[in-house]
Amino acid sequence: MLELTILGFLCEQPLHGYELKERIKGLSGHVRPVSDGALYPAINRLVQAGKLEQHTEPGTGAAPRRILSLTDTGRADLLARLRAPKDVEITDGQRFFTLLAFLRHLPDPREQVAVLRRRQDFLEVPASFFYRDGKPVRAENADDLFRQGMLRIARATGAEEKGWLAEAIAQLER
Amino acid sequence: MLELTILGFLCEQPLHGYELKERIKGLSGHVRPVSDGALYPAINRLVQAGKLEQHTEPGTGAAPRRILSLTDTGRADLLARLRAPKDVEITDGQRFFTLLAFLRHLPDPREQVAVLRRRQDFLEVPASFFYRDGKPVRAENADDLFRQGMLRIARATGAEEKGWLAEAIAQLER
DNA sequence: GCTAGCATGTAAACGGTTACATGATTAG
DNA sequence: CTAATCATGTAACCGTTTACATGCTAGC
Repeated sequence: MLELTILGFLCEQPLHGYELKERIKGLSGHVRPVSDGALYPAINRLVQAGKLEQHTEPGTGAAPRRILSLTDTGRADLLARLRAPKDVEITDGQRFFTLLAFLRHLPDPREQVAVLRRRQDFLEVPASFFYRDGKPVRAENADDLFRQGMLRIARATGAEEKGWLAEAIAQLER
Repeated sequence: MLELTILGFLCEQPLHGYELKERIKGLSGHVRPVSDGALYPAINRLVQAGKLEQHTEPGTGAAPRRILSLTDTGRADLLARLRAPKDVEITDGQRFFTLLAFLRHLPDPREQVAVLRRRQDFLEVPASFFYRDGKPVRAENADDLFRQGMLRIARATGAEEKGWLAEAIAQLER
């Protein structure tokens, strides 16, 4: 997922590691900034795999910057990942959001719609925490104040997301 | 986080591993079921640490069940984790929800309120994806349909959560 | 003089997934 | 007879976090 994020940002423009870190921080809204120990090894893996090219430029302050840009291989890889996300990338809200952030890079709107539909299908299964006897528990019936809150928030999120998905798909199909 | 979940469920009643797995699946709503390779080692770590006791009972089907129950040490550990969550457990929605699911086990409502307030404070910082020049980007101004959706959904979730937090705190203080 | 920001990296430890391994019972 | 469900576990791998390490520039 971090690799997808890197490819996604570099698809827009060449960036160096530090700037990439800033963008990632901005993307997830201070919730989970990426650590250097994850970022730099990920960049190196992508360079090794021929998905990124690099050239050095002097930095504003200290160390020289390693400017990274996407190769054709890298771009192809990004598009493949966006076109055919794994199930968990549809299922897991965090990961789906990462996908969404870069879905604009898919050239064909029909491919974009296909991804949105997969999420829509997933949301059809009445999302809920606490299944009892295989059926979702309603907020009113949850055991305590806190679980009621969880259900209430989850439901509001689900409703908004379903609404947006429907609108977005309609718009893309026009 | 998995360990907290195990302790949380066992605080309610003794369970065997398989049943625990079912509960965890129910909790996160089929989004991310826990794998055996994560669950059983986690259980063993907790047993080793003296936080769980076990005794064997015949299973309904195949292998005998290892019924697990919380020791005093285990319960103390659970309460400590709930009372003093790490920053990332407040910040990260997924983790905060796990916390919420078991917050009822904290005996003192004032301690529950303290946790909710920490989340409230975090949500004060206008949550948003895509900071440009240090300021959050508004949904209308987002670069594309998909990022507009992300912002719209994030905002709806934030609003609902803030609303609930305020109500819940008021209720607990009464 | 010191702190914050810029800029890059490595190594150990941790937690989790995936795949492998076994085997019994029940429903189709 | 076969698949799904029940029930437990191990080993290899993978990505991430945390901590460590370096060093320069700009502003207070």
